[in-house]
Amino acid sequence: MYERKSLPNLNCGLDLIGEVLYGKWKIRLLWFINEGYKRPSELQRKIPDASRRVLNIQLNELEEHELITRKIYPVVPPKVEYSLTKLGKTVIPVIAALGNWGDQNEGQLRSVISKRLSSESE
Amino acid sequence: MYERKSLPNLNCGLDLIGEVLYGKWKIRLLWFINEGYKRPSELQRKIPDASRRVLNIQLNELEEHELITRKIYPVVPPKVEYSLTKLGKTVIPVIAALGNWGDQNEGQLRSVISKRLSSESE
DNA sequence: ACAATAGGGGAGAAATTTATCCCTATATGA
DNA sequence: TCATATAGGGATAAATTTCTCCCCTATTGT
Repeated sequence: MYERKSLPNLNCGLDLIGEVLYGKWKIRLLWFINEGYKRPSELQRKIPDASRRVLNIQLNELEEHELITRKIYPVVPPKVEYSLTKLGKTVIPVIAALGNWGDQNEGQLRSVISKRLSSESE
Repeated sequence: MYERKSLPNLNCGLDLIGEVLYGKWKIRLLWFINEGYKRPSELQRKIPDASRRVLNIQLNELEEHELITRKIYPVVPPKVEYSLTKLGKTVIPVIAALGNWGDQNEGQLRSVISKRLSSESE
């Protein structure tokens, strides 16, 4: 695991939520776990653009931050299931608010994003 | 400016909001602009941990994504003021939801974050 | 003359995050 | 016997983001 050279700022609520949710795939992981996709392999199939490695790392971090728990079944082949903790469940409505804003403004957002992407190569 | 080598995924609302809000200081910039801190130098004083350079870059991106507008006053020394656009104003309640969640769970969050930070050095 | 203030950009270093590749173990099915 | 599925870690490369340093403009105050 990478060891930080500088400490994060934790002054306000925004800093705190940023510290536990900042990560390319964490929000989606929480979302899909909430939808019932609990096993690592299921989550990897739901998020094919992420490498297996990073999903594991981010799942570990979510667990250390007590947003999810991991249950290991002592069977072969191995079976693991993640669930939201009490704290994790409370963050779902916040994620829903993010997704709703994106959905409601989909047209304009796609427009400005693609405009910026195409002007990048200038 | 950095030129991306891989394109972002823009499948759902979460991807879209991520694309315009992902950046270490963007949420805070929007928040402080909404609170009335409009000039770059004011924003830099409000966010002293960010380098001047990155704030400029992220302000530019927010402008290109049409969340804020820049008004330039033709005076010397130069004066610039940012304001939220119509789209930018609609994202403020979403940011508030993030901050509220962080505030409401401050105790537990500080605990788990510091636990993880201290175990990093093992 | 010189520093301070205001806004901003370029180059390159450093930090951080994500991706790739390889390796572990066991059971089942072809 | 060999591939597949399952979960996951180590080492290292690559991508991406952020930081540091330096430079430019013009005015006001010391």
